[in-house]
Amino acid sequence: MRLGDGVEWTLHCCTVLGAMPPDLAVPASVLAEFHGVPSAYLAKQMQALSRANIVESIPGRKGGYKMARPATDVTLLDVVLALEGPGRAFRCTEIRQQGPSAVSPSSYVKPCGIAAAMWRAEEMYREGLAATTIADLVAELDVEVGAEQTEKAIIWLAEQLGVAEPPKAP
Amino acid sequence: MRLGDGVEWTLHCCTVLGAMPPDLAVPASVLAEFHGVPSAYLAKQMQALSRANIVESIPGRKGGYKMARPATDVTLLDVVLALEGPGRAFRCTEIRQQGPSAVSPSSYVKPCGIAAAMWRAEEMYREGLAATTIADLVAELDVEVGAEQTEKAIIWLAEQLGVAEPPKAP
DNA sequence: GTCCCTATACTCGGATAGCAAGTGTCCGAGTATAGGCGG
DNA sequence: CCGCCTATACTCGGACACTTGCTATCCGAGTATAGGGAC
Repeated sequence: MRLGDGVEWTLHCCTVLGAMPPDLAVPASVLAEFHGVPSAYLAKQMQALSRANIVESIPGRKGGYKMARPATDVTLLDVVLALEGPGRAFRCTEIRQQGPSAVSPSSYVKPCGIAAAMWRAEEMYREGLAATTIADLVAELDVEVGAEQTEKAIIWLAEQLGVAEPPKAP
Repeated sequence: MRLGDGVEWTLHCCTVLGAMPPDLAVPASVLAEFHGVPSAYLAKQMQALSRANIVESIPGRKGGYKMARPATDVTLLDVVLALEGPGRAFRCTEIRQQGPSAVSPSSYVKPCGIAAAMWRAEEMYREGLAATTIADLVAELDVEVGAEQTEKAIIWLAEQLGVAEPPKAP
């Protein structure tokens, strides 16, 4: 059981986008260099978020990615489902219906208790993911890193985007 | 994010072992044929459970696997951790410390908020898994399948093990 | 000076190789049993 | 008849190929911009 690296990358990217002005698009290449990750692969992950209507892609010059919805309306669950797919981690193949001691399929009217218990726990996991939004991550970002880091990041991003004014109000 | 098939298989096997008399060992080959899964691969999964002290392996003739602890003391979490490893699904690679805008590592005293949120949800998942024991699955097994299925399974298993008396009291 | 047109440069998007982990299988080491032999 | 010994057959355990899905990368389609030219 392992989540792909793209989940971590895109969550950091969404945090950056959530801290930006809503109308400013950031190219995937800038996001990749900002986090020190491969540019081409991050682009592929951002496409998945674009398909899920989490971020919006702006083509052409001065284009890039920006949040498609307010950061308060995007949860961690949305991002994870967009990248890992809607399928559940535990898949019931109904092996109780196989083997020599199986009876007619009509006898298995109740769902498999093992699958039910596994899916119940998985639902708790999803509720836990849905409890945190991108906006929460942005708010926490101010306290977890010092002002030095924040200012340095803002300056670097503004420089890359060719924007004179700092994108985030202090 | 996907759990291996071995999780489903071994949980069904543990349910069978939990319904058996505590001193009767069932070979992996019988468990495999009972569930209609590859014998050699199931044996590999059972080895992991043996290493985790969930089941006990009895070598030699008339040997096999039996529960190493009471079924009430084995949770779904124990089985999942034994097979998937103790590592967490989300791995924080601290990419916030990479890239051009990074500052000295000593500035990152607080843990990454993204990783904290992900691990919080994962902890809820583990609590959900720990809430169900093998004994619960055995108890639920009586109601979810009819008496026909249960009796047929008992007869088949007794036949395979060479035991005259039905292993489970009605 | 203003408007329009064209060429440009930059963006995303999907199609394409490489690799690691999970999947599936095999054969060897070890042991409790069953039968035979001796007392 | 009872106890001991040996050969056996069966078990688990770890080492060896194969396949699927994730990782990483590239090039092509599309568009807003910027500059130049005409009016």
